Amino acid sequence: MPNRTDIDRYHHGDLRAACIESAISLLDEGGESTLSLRAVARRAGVSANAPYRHFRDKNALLAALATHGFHELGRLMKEADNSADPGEEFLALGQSYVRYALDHPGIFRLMYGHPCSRYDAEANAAAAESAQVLANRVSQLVPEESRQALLIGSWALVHGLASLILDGKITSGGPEEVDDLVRVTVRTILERQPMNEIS
Amino acid sequence: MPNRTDIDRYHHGDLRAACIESAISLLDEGGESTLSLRAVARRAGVSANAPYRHFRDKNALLAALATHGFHELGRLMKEADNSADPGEEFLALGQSYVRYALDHPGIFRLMYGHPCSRYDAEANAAAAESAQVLANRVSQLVPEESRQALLIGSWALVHGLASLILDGKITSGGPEEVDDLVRVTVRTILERQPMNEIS
DNA sequence: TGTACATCAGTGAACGCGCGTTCACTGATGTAC
DNA sequence: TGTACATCAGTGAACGCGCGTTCACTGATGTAC
Repeated sequence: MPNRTDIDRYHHGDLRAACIESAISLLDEGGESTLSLRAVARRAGVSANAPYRHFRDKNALLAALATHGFHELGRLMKEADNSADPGEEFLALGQSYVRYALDHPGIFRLMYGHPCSRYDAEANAAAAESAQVLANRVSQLVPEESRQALLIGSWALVHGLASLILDGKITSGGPEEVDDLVRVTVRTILERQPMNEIS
Repeated sequence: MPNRTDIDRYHHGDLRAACIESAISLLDEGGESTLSLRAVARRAGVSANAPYRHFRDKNALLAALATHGFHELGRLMKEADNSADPGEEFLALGQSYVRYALDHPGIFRLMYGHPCSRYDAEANAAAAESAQVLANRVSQLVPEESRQALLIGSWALVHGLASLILDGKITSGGPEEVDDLVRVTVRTILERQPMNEIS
């Protein structure tokens, strides 16, 4: 079995992983429009069609990227949920969601906005798995009857926050400011008096 | 001044508007990837570079599209806000937001997800104007001190809902089901007991 | 009212580019004997 | 342990394509006199 550290060999070793890595860095730098199969190959230091040994076509690479992203997002959310102070789990989870989006705008947009993942079984499974982390947390917070709506609502809330910040519609400073913004927003929306009673 | 109904003339009449119209239908059909300047010209029944008389380059057309979309969205939200039953204004407004996104996925994604609008003065003004409709409504519902967070939160909520449905992460049926989903979600999130008191 | 002319909004051909993908190939690897 | 050979993962050249954009042009329009 070839060694990952041997770089200059004819056989790459793990070109599939290298392609995904290259693609992610391309996405993070310039978004989907700068992500071509040729650019991925170029960055991996390999000929233009070498990736075809590992991906059926461009769409398969994109689906693999989305899958990778959902795994990563799920992992981060689980981690945040586990290490949060008691009672702060949902907030920590939401913060990790938004932080992931801002750290990896290109792949986040791909995961949610690009058709590549819609009919790919693996990508769908990974997406469902990450959503389950949120669902589990919500289940522990609210009674059965309003669970579904609260799950959708809280997901939409953090997803909307992430998207609007990402797209520059809401301005925010550095990572700490983002955490603050999420905290204030989530607290205000989810832990306050009902809107109709205030008005 | 040439007449809009004269189609077969050398001078088109209002090619700028025709380009925007063609671009919108292209976006609604196939998304951003199928939107090329040449396709727009083709659909408008005009030579490939005729649009350059009206748009400096492709990006200028995209910015004009986004501007158009924000005007439309603002108009629909204002309309919904005005004609809603008393006390239902926010809900109606949210429903019109989500409905617009689902009716015009391509242009909605362009408005929010594409860099074309970020540094275009007109597009920014139109975006701010549409956001103001929501801000005005929220201002009437909540006291000064939590206004900012509630504005951001409710915007994120409807925007997240629109995005997740659009991207197929939340499934919904026809237009009525979407209205229902928005109603249940908005009601549950914004008009219920605080989450920390429930758990 | 008629004519000369400037202006404007189109045309059609051409450019260079990067893309996804295919092809025939070749060098490296692993395995059967 | 050595060799023949199948398999595999790369290479490099080539394809056709649609794109954004530029160029020199021309037909239509409006206006000054």
